[in-house]
Amino acid sequence: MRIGELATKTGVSVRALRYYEEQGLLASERSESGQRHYPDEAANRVRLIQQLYAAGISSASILEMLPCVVTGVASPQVLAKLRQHRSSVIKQIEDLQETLHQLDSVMAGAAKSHESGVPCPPS
Amino acid sequence: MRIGELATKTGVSVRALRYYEEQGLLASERSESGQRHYPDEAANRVRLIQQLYAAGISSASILEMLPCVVTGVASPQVLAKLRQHRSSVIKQIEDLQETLHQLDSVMAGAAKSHESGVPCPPS
DNA sequence: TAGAAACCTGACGCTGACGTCAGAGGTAGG
DNA sequence: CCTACCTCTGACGTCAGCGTCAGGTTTCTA
Repeated sequence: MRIGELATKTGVSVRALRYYEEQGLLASERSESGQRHYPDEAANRVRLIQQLYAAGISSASILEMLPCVVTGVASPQVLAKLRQHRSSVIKQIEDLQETLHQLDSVMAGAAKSHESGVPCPPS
Repeated sequence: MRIGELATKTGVSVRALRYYEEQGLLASERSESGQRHYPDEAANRVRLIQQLYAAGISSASILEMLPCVVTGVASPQVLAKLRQHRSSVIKQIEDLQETLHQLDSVMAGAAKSHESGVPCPPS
């Protein structure tokens, strides 16, 4: 498939896909005229990349670990990296959960005060 | 306390603290010579701000909700905003958990392949 | 076979949360 | 009072993940 189809399939912009290629994260075959062509599996690859981005992992780190992620094969060094990112992701989750509790307690208090008719400072 | 002490206490840079003030998130008293002075509670405020930032909430949104968070009082509009951010935080957590599973399955596969002595492509 | 739609390569723009540097004034200890 | 460190206000730099525009080629559709 061509880049536009891959983009609509994955919900990622064409620009982003080119960017991924620039970063070495996503390969493409080129037609005679230079247009990119992708196999069907590319969509999964793109989703994987997006997921790793969502975990706050940088392009460079993704680049390091991607071949191993894809082949399911990793050197001890890459395994260490993976573990490191795993910890980082866990910490992010914990932080977000704490934030969630913060928000909840704020909202609980806010609801009560709203009952009692106390106003909020204007924005 | 002065800005340096607050910085070391909270682990946030002096620059960041000035930035928070610029954004209206953190007030300070000024001495005759213009130096910032903070009460002890400022540290908690800074931690709160950091937590909201960590949840992907922008300065502008934090600014909207901060007075309510501090006073425990919110208008229905602010409550709606809070709910919206709550959902966003939950989605972030879910995404991160999926990523975590991805990483885990990758690491499981990698460990097995390492047993079997299959090498990883060089970085 | 025309014209629209998709694609190409640069290359500059943007956003947010700061980092960093310059040049000048404040402050605390010996 | 000197010195070392802290703080001040601009103001420009950075970085990542794209958005967007320009100017040109390719591919599909009627």
